[in-house]
Amino acid sequence: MKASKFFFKTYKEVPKEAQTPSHILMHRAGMIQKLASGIYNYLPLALRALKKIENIIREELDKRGCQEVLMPAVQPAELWEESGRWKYYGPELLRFKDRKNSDYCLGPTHEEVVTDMARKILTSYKQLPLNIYQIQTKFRDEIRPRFGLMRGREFIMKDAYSFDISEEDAKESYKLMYEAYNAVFTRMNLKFKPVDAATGAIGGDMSHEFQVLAETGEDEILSCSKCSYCANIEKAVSGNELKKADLSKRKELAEVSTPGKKTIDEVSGFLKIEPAMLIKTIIYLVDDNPVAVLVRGNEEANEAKIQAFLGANAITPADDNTVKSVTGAEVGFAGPIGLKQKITIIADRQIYEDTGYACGANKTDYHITRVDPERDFTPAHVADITFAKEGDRCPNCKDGVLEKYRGIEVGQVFYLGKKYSAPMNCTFLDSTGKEQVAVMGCYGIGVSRTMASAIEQNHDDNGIIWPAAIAPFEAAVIPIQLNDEAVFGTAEKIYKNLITAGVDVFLDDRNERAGFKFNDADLIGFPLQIICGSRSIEKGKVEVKIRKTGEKKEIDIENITETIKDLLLTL
RNA sequence: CGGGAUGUAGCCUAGUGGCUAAGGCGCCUGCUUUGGGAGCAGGAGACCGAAGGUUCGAGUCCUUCUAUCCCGACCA
Repeated sequence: MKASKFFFKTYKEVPKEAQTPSHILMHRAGMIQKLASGIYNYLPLALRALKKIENIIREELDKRGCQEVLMPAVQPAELWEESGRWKYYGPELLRFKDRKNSDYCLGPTHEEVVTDMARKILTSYKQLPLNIYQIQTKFRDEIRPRFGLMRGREFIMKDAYSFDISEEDAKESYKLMYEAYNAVFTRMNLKFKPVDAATGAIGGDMSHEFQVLAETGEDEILSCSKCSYCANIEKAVSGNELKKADLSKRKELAEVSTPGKKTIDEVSGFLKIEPAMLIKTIIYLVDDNPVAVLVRGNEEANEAKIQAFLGANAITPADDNTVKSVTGAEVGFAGPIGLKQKITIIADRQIYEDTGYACGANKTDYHITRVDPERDFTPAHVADITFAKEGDRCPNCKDGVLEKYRGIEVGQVFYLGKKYSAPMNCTFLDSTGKEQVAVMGCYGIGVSRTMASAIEQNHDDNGIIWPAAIAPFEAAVIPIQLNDEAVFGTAEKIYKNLITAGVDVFLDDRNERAGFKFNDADLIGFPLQIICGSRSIEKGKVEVKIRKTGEKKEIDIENITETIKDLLLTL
C-alpha cells in the first residue's frame, strides 16, 4: 500500500475525550473515529489489525475442529423468553420493536440463537462433540462506555459454543478451548495470564478469563509467587489460616448509645476500637430478596462471591427504604441481632476469628458491643465472601504469596452445563436411544478489545509498538529524498520485492520531509522501518529501524527481503 | 442510574454583556526546502450543541433539553 493513496490521517493533538493510551494512539494514528458514545468507525489501519487477529483465532479454532457460522445481530425476544433472560438481562440489552410491534433485541451474546440453531440439527450423539463459532458485532448498551475500544457499546467478538454428550466430554471441550486461547494470545505475542474467574450472570460453575497484563487494565488479578495459581480478585481466595477466637474473653452483651455514628470509621472512632472489631452489616437485594451480609469492619463484601455462593442472578445494595424496613432503624445501625424482618444472613468466615465485636443494634443511634458471633446469632450461611489481598498466602500451594497485577479481560471460557440447553430443549438420542440434554460451554474473545489491549501493553511516548503478528503492516519503506531517482527507485524496488515475498509492506511515498514521515511511522507503529536515504544507498545499503528497540542497522540492499523476513520472525 | 465537568471550524484552544468571533494544528495555491512533525506569501473553512428567556445588545447571564467526558455498580 502506498501512503499517498491510503485512507488515513494522523493527528498531533490528543482529542480531549481520549484518556487512555490505546484510545489516544488509535485516534492519533487515524485508526478509529467515534460515531457515537462507545460506537466507532474502524478505518483501514484498524481493520487490517483486526483481520489479523481474527485470522489467528480462526486458524487456532479450525485446527481444533471448531466450525465457523454467522448469526444475526438482531434477535427475536421469544428466544430470550425461552431461556429466561428477557427478564433478567436488564437495560444493557438493547430492545426494540419492529413495524408489527414484535419485540427484538440487538445481540449482546448468542447463547439463545446458537442453542436454537443447534437443536434444529442435533438429533444423534453421533453428531457430537460440536463446537461452532462466529466473529461478529455485538451490542451491549453499557451504562458507561469508556476508553475507546476498551469498553465500547458496539464491539467485535468471537464467540464459540460447544455441545457435548456428557459433563466429562464438555470439560474436555472446555480444556481444548483453554488451550486454543493460550495458543491465540501466545501467537499475538501478548503478555497475558489465564485466571480463575467468577461466572457472573452467564452462570455455570467453571470459568477462566484471559487477561492481557497492562497498567491501565480495569481488572485486578492475584497471582501466586511460587505456583501457577492465578485468579481474578473477585474469585481469588486467601490461603491465610483462620485464627481461633479466644472464648475466655467473652463478655455480656451491652447496648451503647452512638448518636449519629453510622460509618465504620465513625463508630470505631467513637467506641475507640479497631475497625476489624466491628461487624459490618450490609443489606443487599439478591434476586429482589433482602439479605444481610456480615463482614469484619476492615473488609469489603465481595459481591461476586456472594452472588456465586447463593447462585443468584443479580445482587445490588439495598435502597435506604428497604434497609429501614428490614432493620427498623436508619441506615448505619444494622446488625445481625434483632433484625426486624427475618431474612437470610450470610456471614464471612473471618468473623469467627474473634469475640467482643460491636455491631448495629437495629435501633437508630444505638450499637451493641461485646458481641460473640457463635453465641449471639446464627447466620444461614458462613462462607468466604471477602477479597483476598496482595501478600496473602497462596490458597493452592500454601507456600507462595499472592502478587497483584492489573489486566484487561480479552477472553473468557465458561463451562455452562445445561443452563441453556435444558430450558431450550436442546436434546439428542444417546446410543441406547434415550433422549439426553446437550452439555454446553461458551467461549468469547473480544476481538476489538484485544487490538486495543495490544496497544495498551505495547506503546511508548512516540506511538504504537505492534507485535508483528497483528500489525496493520509489517514494515514501512521510507524514501527520504523523493526527487533523487536512485533513492526513490530503490525504495520502490524494495517495496515491490517485499510484496512479492509476501510481506505486508507500506510505502511512504508522500512528498514530506523525513522527520514528518519518521514520526508518522513511529506513531502507526510499523514493527520495521526501512529507511532509504542517499547516504546509505550510495554504499548499496539501506537502514532498518526496529520500532520496539529503536535499534538501527545498515543492511545490504541485495539481502533486504530475506533480512526483513528473518527480523519479522523475532517481533 | 447517582456524583462531577464540558460543548466555539476536521483537531486543540482563546474570547470583560458591546464593532465583522481570535490563534495554533490540519487543508488549498504559489515559491523555497528535503535525515526527526520546515519557511515565506496568499486562501478556504463557524448560524459559538439545540430551543426558549432576560437585555437596547448574548459565544458570554437564566431555564429546559441534548451530546460528550471523568469517578462509582456491569462485562469481551
